[in-house]
Amino acid sequence: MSKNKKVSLSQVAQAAGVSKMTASRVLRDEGGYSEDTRARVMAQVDALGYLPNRLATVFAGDQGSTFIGVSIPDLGNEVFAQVLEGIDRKLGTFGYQSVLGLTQHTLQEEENWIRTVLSWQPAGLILTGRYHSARATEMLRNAGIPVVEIWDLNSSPLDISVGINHFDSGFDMGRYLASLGYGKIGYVGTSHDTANAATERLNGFCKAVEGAGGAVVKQLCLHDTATYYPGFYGTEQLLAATKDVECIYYQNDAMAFGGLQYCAGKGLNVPNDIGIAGWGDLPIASVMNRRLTSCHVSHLKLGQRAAEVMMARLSEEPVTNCHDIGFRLIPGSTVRNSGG
Amino acid sequence: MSKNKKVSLSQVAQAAGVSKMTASRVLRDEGGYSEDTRARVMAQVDALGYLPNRLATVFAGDQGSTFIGVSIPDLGNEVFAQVLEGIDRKLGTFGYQSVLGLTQHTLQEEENWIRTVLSWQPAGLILTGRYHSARATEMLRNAGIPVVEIWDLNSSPLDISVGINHFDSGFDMGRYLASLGYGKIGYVGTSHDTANAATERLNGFCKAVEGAGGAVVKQLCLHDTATYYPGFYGTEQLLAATKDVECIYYQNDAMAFGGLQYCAGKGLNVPNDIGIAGWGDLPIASVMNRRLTSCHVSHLKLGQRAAEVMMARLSEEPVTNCHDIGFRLIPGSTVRNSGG
DNA sequence: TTGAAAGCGATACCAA
DNA sequence: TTGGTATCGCTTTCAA
Repeated sequence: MSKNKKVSLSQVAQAAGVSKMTASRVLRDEGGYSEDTRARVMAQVDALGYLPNRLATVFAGDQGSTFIGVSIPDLGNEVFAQVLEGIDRKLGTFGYQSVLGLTQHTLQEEENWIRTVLSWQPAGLILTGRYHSARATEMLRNAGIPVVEIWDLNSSPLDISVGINHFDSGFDMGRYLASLGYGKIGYVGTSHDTANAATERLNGFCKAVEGAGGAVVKQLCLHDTATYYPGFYGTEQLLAATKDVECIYYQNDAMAFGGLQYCAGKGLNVPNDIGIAGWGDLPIASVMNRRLTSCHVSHLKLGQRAAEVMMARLSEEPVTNCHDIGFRLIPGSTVRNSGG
Repeated sequence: MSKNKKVSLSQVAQAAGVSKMTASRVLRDEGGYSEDTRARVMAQVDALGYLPNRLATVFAGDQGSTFIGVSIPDLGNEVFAQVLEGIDRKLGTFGYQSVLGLTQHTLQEEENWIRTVLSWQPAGLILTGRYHSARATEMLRNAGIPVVEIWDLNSSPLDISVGINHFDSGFDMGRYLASLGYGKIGYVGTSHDTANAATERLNGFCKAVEGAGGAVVKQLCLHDTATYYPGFYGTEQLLAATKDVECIYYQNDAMAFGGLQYCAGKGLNVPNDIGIAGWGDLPIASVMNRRLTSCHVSHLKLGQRAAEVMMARLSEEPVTNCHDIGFRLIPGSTVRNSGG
C-alpha cells in the first residue's frame, strides 16, 4: 500500500475483481450493487489509499467543479480579510473551495487572474468591485457561470450584486457631520488606479457636505494601504497643509485610529479641537475608550451572503440580482455632539 | 462569436483550417509552424474567444497543475491574513493560484480539507502548523507532492518547514520580563483543540519565568479569536481572579492592545502599575503612543518565503528542509525598564 | 511544417 | 447486479 504513484479507479476495481464502472458506482453511493461487492471495493480503497481525481470527473462531463474563484483587492485591509473569511467559511459548508486572487486594486491584475482562473473551469466567480476591464467583462459574459460582484451594490450587475451603497453611506456621514456644524472638513484615504467604493463614499460625502454649505477643503489620497500608519502620517500631512480643518473623515476605522493617535500625540483634543470619523466599525473600535464615529457594515455577513447567493444560483434556485447588506451610521463621540 | 457553449481547441483548429495539433503547438509557442499558420490560428482564437481548458491539460499528461493548496487557521487574526497575503502574492508572480482552506484551528477540518484539495491534483500544499491527524499525514505522504509546513519551525518536517521557533520566542520574552524583576506574571490568550504555536510560546515563556524564580500565576485561554476585544475582557477576567499580577503576556499585539485599553479605562498606569507585553509587532503598534513590548516577526516575509521555497522545490532546485525566519525581541516601554 | 492516433481518469449510456 | 464502450479537451508520440 501507499505507493508513490497515484492509484486510479481501475486499479481499485482490478484489485477488487470488479469492473471500474462498478467501483465507480460504489464510490458514488449510486446503489445497484450487492453488499458484498461494496465491501470488496471499499476494502481496496482503504488498502490502496485511493483518492479520486476530481479533475477527471469534471472533465468527463456534466458535473461542474467545486471551485469558486474569489478576487479580493488586498488582505492588509482588515475589511477585506473579513469578507474573505465570510465567503470561504460559507463555501466550505457546501463543499466548495475558494481559489484566491489578490488583485491589488488594479483592473489589469484582475483581468489576468480572471483569464487564468476561468481556465480551471470554476463553478462560479465572486469578484470585489463593479468595475472590470472590457476584456474581463467579455470573458465573464462568455464564461456561462454565475458571477457575484460584491462590495459596491450594483443596480445593473453582470449577474448578481451583493454589497452596500457606498455613495449613500458617505452621504449620510457628510450630512451628519454638517448637521453638527462642521464646515471645513478634510478627508484622508488611499488612492488606486481605478474608481472604487472608497471613492464613491467620498463622492457621496462631498455632495452632502457641499449641499449643506460646507466644504471638503482637502482630500488626501495616499499611495498606500488603508491601515493604521497611513492614517497617522496622512493626518500629519493634512494638518500641515490646511490649518483650519475642523473635522476629518477617513477611509476606514483603522486609518481613523491612526489619526486619533496622531492627534493625541500632538495634544489635540478630540472632539474639542478636531473631529474624527471613520468607516466600517472595525474590531479595534470595540476597545477604544470612546465610541468612534463611524458606519457599521457587517463585512463577515457580506461575505457569507455572497457565498449563499452563489450556492443558491448554482442549485438553480431563483435568486434576485441585487442584495443590499445595509449599513448604519454610528454617531460616536469623536465628533462634537451638537451644532456649533 | 461569444457563444454560450465553450469553445474547444478543435473548433479553433477547424475554423483556422489546421489540425488541432497544429493549433495546440501555436498556443503553446512550441515552434515548428509557419508564420502564416500562426496568424490564422491566433485570429480564430480571438474571433471565437477561445480560453484553454487547463483541466484537460493537466489531466492529459505530465504537466502538473498550478494550484497550491494553502491552509490557514483563520483570517480574523491579522497575523494569518498577512501570511496569506505574502503567500498568494508570491505564488501569483509565478503564475500559481492559492486554493484556500480555513481550518478553524481543528485537525479534523484540516483533514477534510486536505482530502478534498488533493482530489484536485494540486502542485503542492502549504499548511499552517506542524500537527496533523494520522490520516492527514498518511495522505500527505502518499500524495507525492511538495508540502511546506509553515509557522512553527519543525526540525523534522514532513517535507519542508518555514517558520520560527515559537518556544524560543516565548522563552526570550519570559527571560526578559524576569530580568526586569517581574515575579508574578499572567498570560492571556486563546485556546484551541490542539497544540499550537501560541502554546509553544507559552511553554517557553513559563520555562524562562520559572527558571528565573518567578511564576506564571494565571493563564487565561479564552474560547475566542485572538483579537482586540478578547484581550480587553480577558484582562478584566484575569485581574479579577488574581490581584497581584505585575505583568501580563498576551498571545499577540492585538490582544495586548485590548489589555492596554482596559488598563487605561481603569486608571491603571502602564508600566508603573502593570506591565504589558504582546507578540508579533502588528501594524497597530506603529501608531501607539509608546512602543509596545513585543516580538517582531515578519509575517509577510514568512508567507513569501514559503511560496518561494515551494516554487524552488517544484522546479527541482535543491532546497533545504528547514527555513528559520527569525524573530527579534522588542523591549518597548510598556514594561518597566530595570530590575525592581 | 503538419497531421493521425492513443491515452490521461472518470462517467453516461446501453447491453447483458 | 454487472460490464463494455464512447467520450470529455488536450498533449504526447510517431509518421508523413
